Amino acid sequence: MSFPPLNEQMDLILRGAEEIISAENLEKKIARSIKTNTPLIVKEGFDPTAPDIHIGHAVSIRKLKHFQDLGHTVVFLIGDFTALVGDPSGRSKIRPRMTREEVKQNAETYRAQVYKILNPEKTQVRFNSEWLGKLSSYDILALTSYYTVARMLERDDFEKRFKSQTPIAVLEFLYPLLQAYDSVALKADVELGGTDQKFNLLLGRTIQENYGQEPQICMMLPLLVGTDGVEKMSKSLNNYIGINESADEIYGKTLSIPDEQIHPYFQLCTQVSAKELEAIKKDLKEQRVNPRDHKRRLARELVGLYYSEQAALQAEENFDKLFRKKEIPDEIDEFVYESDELVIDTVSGLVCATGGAPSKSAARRLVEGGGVQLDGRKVSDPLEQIIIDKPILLRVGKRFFKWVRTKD
RNA sequence: GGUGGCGUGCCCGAGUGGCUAAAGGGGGCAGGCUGUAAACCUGCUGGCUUCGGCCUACGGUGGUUCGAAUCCAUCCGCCACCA
Repeated sequence: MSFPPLNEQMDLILRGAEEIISAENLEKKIARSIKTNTPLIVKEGFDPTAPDIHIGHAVSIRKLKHFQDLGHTVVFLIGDFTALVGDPSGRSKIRPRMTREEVKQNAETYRAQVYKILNPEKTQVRFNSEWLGKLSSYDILALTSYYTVARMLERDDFEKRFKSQTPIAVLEFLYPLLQAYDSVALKADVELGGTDQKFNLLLGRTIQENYGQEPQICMMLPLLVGTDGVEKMSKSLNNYIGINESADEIYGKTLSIPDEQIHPYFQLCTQVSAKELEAIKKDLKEQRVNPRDHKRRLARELVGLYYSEQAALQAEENFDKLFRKKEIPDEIDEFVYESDELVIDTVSGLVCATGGAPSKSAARRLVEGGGVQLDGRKVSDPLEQIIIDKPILLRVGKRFFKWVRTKD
């Protein structure tokens, strides 16, 4: 096989990258790869703790795809062993340890989702327990001797936690070292990660050199801010847009991001051209158009990327129906009471039973707060008895709809 | 190993014997306005309930007391200084 020319490769690779250590060396590696007709080994590690891949993860996964399209070898590394340690990045707490079963299950869900972006044929999925699990205590001692505590404590996360009197387990010092060893085991040429991974990625270089390998290129991609517009996108903060979510969800969640994030999202999550990006930026800055219009396009782009253009248009239509025209959606799930008798339930019982609230007390509060409607009528008494002799339309909040009926 | 300090709800943080499901703030949820943006306003923010109440909760356990987040003992954890 043959590779595209150097400048073409560099163009694609550099696009959207926040920092590369170093671009010159990357160029050298690629030049050599072309000359010797050998693909580069490009790795990125993923923690199997969060089985929902969101568009924040997708930023770097899409970058992996670029390498893949250029003919390089992409290793999607699942950190099943390192998950037992817990990445201290951005953590204020020691992570709960996971069982092997959980890790395995999560890894499977990961695999299915990541193929929405990567080419399954060309992707190597590896688990780092494969080699880390085989290290002897002697090997680990050797590994720890290559780095100092002082340098470890330079790390922002550790320093902060140390200052704020938050515990740091000795175990956590091992995380960056083990991740670095992954690069050794894979003989990685390039490692990708978010900007918060800089320390870990750099350590890979140091450790590789200690094992007599050429240091990898570290490529940092910008972190995507969540839908709250403040924190980094993450599942635990529930400010994420999952790539496996329904088209309607992706569309709606995108519209809820703050205006300041419109441009970054376009840049990091879509494939609109540099020229268009500039135009969008200018529009927003000069307040020439309602930012909403760009946001709607962004939402369409995202749905289009993970579903189809048609699905995007459909999602937009559904959205308009629901929120602009205040109509009810076309498709509403049913909730069926499993009873042969005539069902009589209280409003709060109904809301809780259908999943509109996590508990009856929570449902009661929602009703009292005016967030619950039955057949379009706002109910205010949580104890009101509802006779379900025909299907009833339940609405909780803006987005939760259910047809409630009894068994036929 | 020694000495001292600390541990409250999702987070921060007040509370030194009853008026405490626990002040205040943040975050979150719901409602209003809107562009499911921002700003702003309002309500809610442990569970169950026959709507009378009941149960669970201030690191764990045990105790004192009519009554404990508050006092005592002990254990666990965190931090600082010393070694």
